[in-house]
Amino acid sequence: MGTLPTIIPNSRARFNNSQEFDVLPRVESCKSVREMKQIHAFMIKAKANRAPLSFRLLCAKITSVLQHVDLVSSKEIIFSYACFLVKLCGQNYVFNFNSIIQSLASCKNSFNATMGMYREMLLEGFFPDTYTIPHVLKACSESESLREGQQIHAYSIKTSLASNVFVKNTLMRLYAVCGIIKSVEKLFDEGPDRDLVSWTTLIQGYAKMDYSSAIDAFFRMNWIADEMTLVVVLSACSKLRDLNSGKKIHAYMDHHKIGVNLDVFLGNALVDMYLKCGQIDFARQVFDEMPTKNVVSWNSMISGLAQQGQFKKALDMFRMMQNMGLKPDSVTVVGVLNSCANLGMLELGKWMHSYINKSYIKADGYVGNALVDMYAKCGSIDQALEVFQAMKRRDVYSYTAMIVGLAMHGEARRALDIFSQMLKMGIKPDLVTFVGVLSACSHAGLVEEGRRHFEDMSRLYDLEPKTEHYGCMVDLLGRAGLISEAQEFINKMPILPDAFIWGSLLAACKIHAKVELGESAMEKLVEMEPSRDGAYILMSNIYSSANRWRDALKWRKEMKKRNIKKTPGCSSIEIDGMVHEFRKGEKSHPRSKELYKLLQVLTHQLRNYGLDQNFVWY
DNA sequence: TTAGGGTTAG
Repeated sequence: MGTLPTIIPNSRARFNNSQEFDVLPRVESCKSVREMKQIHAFMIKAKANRAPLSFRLLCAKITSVLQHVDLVSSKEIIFSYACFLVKLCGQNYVFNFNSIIQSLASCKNSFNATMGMYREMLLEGFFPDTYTIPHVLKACSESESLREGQQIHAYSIKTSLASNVFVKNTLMRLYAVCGIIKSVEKLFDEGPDRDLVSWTTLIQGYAKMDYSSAIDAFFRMNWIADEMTLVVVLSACSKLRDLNSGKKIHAYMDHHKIGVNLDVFLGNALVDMYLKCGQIDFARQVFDEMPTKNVVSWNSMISGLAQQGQFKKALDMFRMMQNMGLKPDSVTVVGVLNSCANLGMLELGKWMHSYINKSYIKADGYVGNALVDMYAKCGSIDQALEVFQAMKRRDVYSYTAMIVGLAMHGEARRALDIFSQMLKMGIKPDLVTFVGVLSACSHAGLVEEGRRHFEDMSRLYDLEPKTEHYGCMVDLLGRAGLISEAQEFINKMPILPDAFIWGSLLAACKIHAKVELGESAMEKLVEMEPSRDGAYILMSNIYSSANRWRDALKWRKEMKKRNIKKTPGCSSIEIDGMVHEFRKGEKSHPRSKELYKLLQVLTHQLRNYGLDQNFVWY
């Protein structure tokens, strides 16, 4: 038995209304059911137990203890104590039950406890009212317990409680989170007494799947929106990349004098909308105007910039966030790792990895997948495998990141091994997984295996191959020298071949010196992408390889005529946490002398291995 | 005494 807390110096002291508040902090600080009982005994003694405020606080405390107790038996004891209290405290039993049900429903993962208390209420012969039902439905929505929610819905109809606007709105919310939009619409259309919450819930329901309907509903609404409604509709605009509606809503906010300075959620939603719509400067302006920023505001900027391909800016934002002394969370980490992966910043990526370990962020889920991807893209394939293998839970994203990473590193066999592991684990591959699988087959020249996987896509996994997959197959057949088969494959494609497909065929023609077929592929490419430099160079090289110098020159001249410049070869190197980019012909880097020396050494080494001229920097 | 909100992937 531990030491009991001293509740009050003199328990014989008289307890009046003004002193009641002295008890409240003590209720808040007790840590076990024993301490709660002690306080409660004191309250009974002091005749304060009938005060609703104290009772509500006691309910909240019981709830919090319930949430933190691991042992089922202890939970049961506390639960029965809660029931006992409901009956003991005051005479307004329905109110007491409502209070404790509300407290329970407001906690996470409390569905069973909430429903248990609700059942207890019914068993005791008390009738739920328009306060009880919304609390219980809240718990149902949180745990997406549709069946139980539907039972409550049926009960509400039978008892006429369903006509109450609070009941109706929470029912709408239940169906909205369960994705049953028809029921949301039906409830919304039913009653005349819909309010702003009804509209927000309807918009929220649409925003789960049909973003345009969410935006339409917003503009149909005959109430002035508040911050919550605006957040929901702005989020729909972000997902739809609908800048036009997003701007209209921003103007609406200005018109109704709803500013981002009052609500951090609204500011974050606006920043996210502008970023998703590619309006970096507007996003930055809103962000700078926000007087209060939280970790989500910074995360929105970091991940939004990364999504727009502005990886350096994303990392600058991360540095600013650190300078402000804000603690990054798992979402920040994912945005930063994504930027590191795309910039090849292995050192910063490693630093993030050690930060994750130190800050007890779980390296599973999004974070684990981002780590695997970062290591794979930064060339540390073994580290990627290490993280992948240490992950407790792996999903389709984890496996795909690993498969694509291995395929990129030319480790086709290992990529295909991971793929079969994935299937054994019962994880269904998706379209991106197959890009990895097919490119692995292509790099390793595994024609038959590639063909089989391609067929399996639709046959076993109900996945319709996209142009990337057809491109991989053309590449696979082309590299293996099966050029006419590749051509036939293109002719039979059910979708229109794009530049990627013709480019693959052209590349195969280069390897296997097929001039005529190359010419026809080139014709298509010029039609589709007249200003892309790669095809002209490939075609010119095909002619050169066939000693047709005049034709080769013709294509070079064609490039000049069309004012197409060859994209300079680009490489980057990370020194002291900074990425330095070099383009062929560039001499003006601030640390060029120092780096030039380093690059000369690298170039020399590459030449020693007989590597391609493209690796030579100037 | 009650209902509705934002950021993350291959």
